[in-house]
Amino acid sequence: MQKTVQKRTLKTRARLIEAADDVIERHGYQALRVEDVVQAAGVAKGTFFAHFRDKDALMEYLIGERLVARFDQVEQGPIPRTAPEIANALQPIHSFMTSERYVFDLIIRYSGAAAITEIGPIARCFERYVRLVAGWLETAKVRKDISPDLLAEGVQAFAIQSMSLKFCALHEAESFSDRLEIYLDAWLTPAA
Amino acid sequence: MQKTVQKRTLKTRARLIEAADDVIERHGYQALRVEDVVQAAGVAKGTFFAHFRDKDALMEYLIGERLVARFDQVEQGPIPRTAPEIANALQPIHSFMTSERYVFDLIIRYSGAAAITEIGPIARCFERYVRLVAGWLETAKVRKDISPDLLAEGVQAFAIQSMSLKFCALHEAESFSDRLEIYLDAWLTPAA
DNA sequence: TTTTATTATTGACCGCGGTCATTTTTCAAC
DNA sequence: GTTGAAAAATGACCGCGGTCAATAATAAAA
Repeated sequence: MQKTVQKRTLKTRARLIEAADDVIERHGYQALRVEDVVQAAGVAKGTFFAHFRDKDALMEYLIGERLVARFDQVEQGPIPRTAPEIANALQPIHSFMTSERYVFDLIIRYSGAAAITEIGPIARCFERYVRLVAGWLETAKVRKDISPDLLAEGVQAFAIQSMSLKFCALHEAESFSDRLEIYLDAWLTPAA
Repeated sequence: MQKTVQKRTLKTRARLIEAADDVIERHGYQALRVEDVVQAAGVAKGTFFAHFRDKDALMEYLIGERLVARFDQVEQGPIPRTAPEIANALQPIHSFMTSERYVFDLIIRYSGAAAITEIGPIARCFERYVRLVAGWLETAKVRKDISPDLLAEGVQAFAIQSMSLKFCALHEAESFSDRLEIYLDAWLTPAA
């Protein structure tokens, strides 16, 4: 029943993550290959999979880590009170999410927790997104006929829509932030 | 410059598609392996890739085909006039999109046209979605302060959000259609 | 019918993610 | 120290998507 973790385990894991970070910094997430990571870390391939279920699990960890950092950053900032301010306040988060097509796809894929059993860091960030925005909306100058939670879920839906369109071959006319602002304005402060 | 297409080309392509359909019917999209398809079609592996850029291209074709059929079906029906009616009218489309996690992921991934150069059937369906809904909204009992096009884009955003949540480990309480109805009501007929 | 250029097919081969029986290392008990 | 059992690391191996130089089939020209 007991499962003592040896000291070298943490060291190996740290080396794998460091190696992966290095590869990504130089070539981006898309280009990461497990074989490169294990070679850079100086371990065998099998070792990698003793530490991460699969390649995606490593990616979820790495991307989740940076995503959390962006949330921390956004939570430090002032509380926005209008639709444009909200769009602007969320910008660091959206900017990272759309920094690479691969990143966006993975985030979307993991946004709803891959498996019932375990909820990963990315899915947790999506919960945090709604909580964060709902908190803002309680005191913001927005419609009050529906709950802040529902409003916040809508903000998330529009943000994802805007981000999707950013990678779209069609619809390249408007910029991402312009589009999001239009959506949020219509959603948060309807005129009729 | 001319590029005459031989007769057997069409035959081979048809055999590949038939074989793929067969595999999918028995085991679902997720389980499709190119090796199985070529074996069932009685051709070499290389032949497959002379007909489809990659596995995803076949999937996009097959899924796009069925998606188009659902759109045709929905366009035959009566024109909905309220938020719940709109949610209900779109149900055949949403139902297919969420029939399998693999299908949903692929549709989302191809919704924004994979490459600038070619816009595939799935991306075209997303355009059609907006056109279809915008057409309905022109005569529907909904807010008139923003354009039907913008409203329709919002409907799409909320539909995707609802579908995502369907595959989500968290948020399993509400059903897909209940959630979509709540969103659309708040989006299309705001009270304040 | 033979020739010839073009188009389609083939299958050995590669890359890379992932597995697992085997070996090596760790660390506590003596 | 020595020993022994659990934990960690290893690397040969597999599955499957995808490539490409070589080959075969086609259809039009001679």
